[in-house]
Amino acid sequence: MLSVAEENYIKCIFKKSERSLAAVSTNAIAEAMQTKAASVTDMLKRLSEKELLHYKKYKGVRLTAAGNEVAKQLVRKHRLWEVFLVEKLDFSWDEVHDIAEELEHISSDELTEKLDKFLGYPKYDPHGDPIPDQEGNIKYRSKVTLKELEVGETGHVVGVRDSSATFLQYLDEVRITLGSTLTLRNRFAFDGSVQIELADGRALVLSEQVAKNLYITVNS
Amino acid sequence: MLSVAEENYIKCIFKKSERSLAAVSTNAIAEAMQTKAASVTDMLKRLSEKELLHYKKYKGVRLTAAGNEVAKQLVRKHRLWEVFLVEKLDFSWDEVHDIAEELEHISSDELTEKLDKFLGYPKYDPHGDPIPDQEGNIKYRSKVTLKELEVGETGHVVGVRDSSATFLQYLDEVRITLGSTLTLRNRFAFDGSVQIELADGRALVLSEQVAKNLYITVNS
DNA sequence: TTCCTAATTTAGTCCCACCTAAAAGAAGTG
DNA sequence: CACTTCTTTTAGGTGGGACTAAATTAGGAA
Ligand SMILES: [Mn+2]
Ligand SMILES: [Mn+2]
Ligand SMILES: [Mn+2]
Ligand SMILES: [Mn+2]
Repeated sequence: MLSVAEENYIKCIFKKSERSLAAVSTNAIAEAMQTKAASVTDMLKRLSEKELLHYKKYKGVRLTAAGNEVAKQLVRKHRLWEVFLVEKLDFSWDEVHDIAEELEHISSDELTEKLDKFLGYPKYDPHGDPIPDQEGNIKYRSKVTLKELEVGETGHVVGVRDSSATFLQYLDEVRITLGSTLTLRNRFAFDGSVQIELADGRALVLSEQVAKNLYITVNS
Repeated sequence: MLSVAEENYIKCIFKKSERSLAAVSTNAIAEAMQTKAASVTDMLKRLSEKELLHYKKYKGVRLTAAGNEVAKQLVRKHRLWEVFLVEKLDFSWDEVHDIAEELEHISSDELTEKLDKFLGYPKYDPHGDPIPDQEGNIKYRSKVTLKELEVGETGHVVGVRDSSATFLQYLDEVRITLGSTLTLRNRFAFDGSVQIELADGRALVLSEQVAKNLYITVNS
């Protein structure tokens, strides 16, 4: 039985090392967890004691297979609850993260599976992130940020890199949603902003900041 | 912001003093919380410090208005989640208590209200207990235990006094559910057991133990 | 009223999860 | 190599929430 704090650390480390295979530094964890490096060292020792991660002083950490398993189940629960909140309870996509941050710690496995069934086995959460299956398998989609697109290429929005409420509310405002189809029309060297055209014909200029945080799958 | 432990104590004290107006003793709390009296004393001092209850050494405790408010919101959340688990996720009524015991601590008020709406504003939980409304009002139903019924009287099942899994599973087994209509046909002095007749004509003998734990509203 | 017993509180520890301050290692620079 | 700077760990401390053992009090029985 892990505490909420232990689970949050595990998930945080998982996110930092997902798709990178490098060890995660103490400072990186401290920053992400909004705590101090000394507290992180403390926790790393405890989690290492429980064989959830490999820890060698000054060398950063990586999760063990067991730690990875724990992390993926947490991500699964987090994303399933987000789907529930948006699809069933009518929350908007910028309101669900903090609530799911609590709900992901409810321990019943049976609950997770029944929730998954109730939701119709969704593959992606409201932010376009893939939901791990019961065994922890995650289907990553190939995607690039809008910033990396070539002028003239067309693709559709499949996710956001930053899911802060302010960014999501901005997207609502300019009516860009998951699934929106867009074509990159122009890139401005001056400030890195880009001009896009949406399927409904609207032309928009988006800042570099926005372009870096929108994930696109190029239509093939 | 209250901790999960603090919330559980508050709810426990509420349940002990609901409908009795007497102060609750340290030992009674210790027994219900499965902990030691010394730990209870500790917690009572903290909760008293937070003005959630009135505490005088050796005199037992009673909740303040604020404490009562907290308790009723917890009961509201607990029972709403139980309805969700049974109605939407297809859990049976004997499986939901422990899960709701965790879910009741999710803090978002907006979540509670949206859940209530999603469920269609239910009045009772799967065990027949009333769900407090948003303001904390609880509609108690007049009810007696089956043991208190007079021979010849007819009523219907509106709740259970004991909602342990074993009792609920027993009721499933003999096909008695909330809403079942029954008539008391006989009472046996030997062991206090009772004979009832159900609406479908079935005659059953129930032990005194069972009769004491079934709540009935007499048909008027 | 005095005694006895059960209930309750106090005292002293423990572990968890955080903190600050200080020490120590890593890694690059002249 | 010696220095500097940044990162990380260690040391020491706090509060929450539990425990056991010992002291105290309330309240009923004699
Ligand atoms: Mn969390
Ligand atoms: Mn998400
Ligand atoms: Mn609880
Ligand atoms: Mn219930």
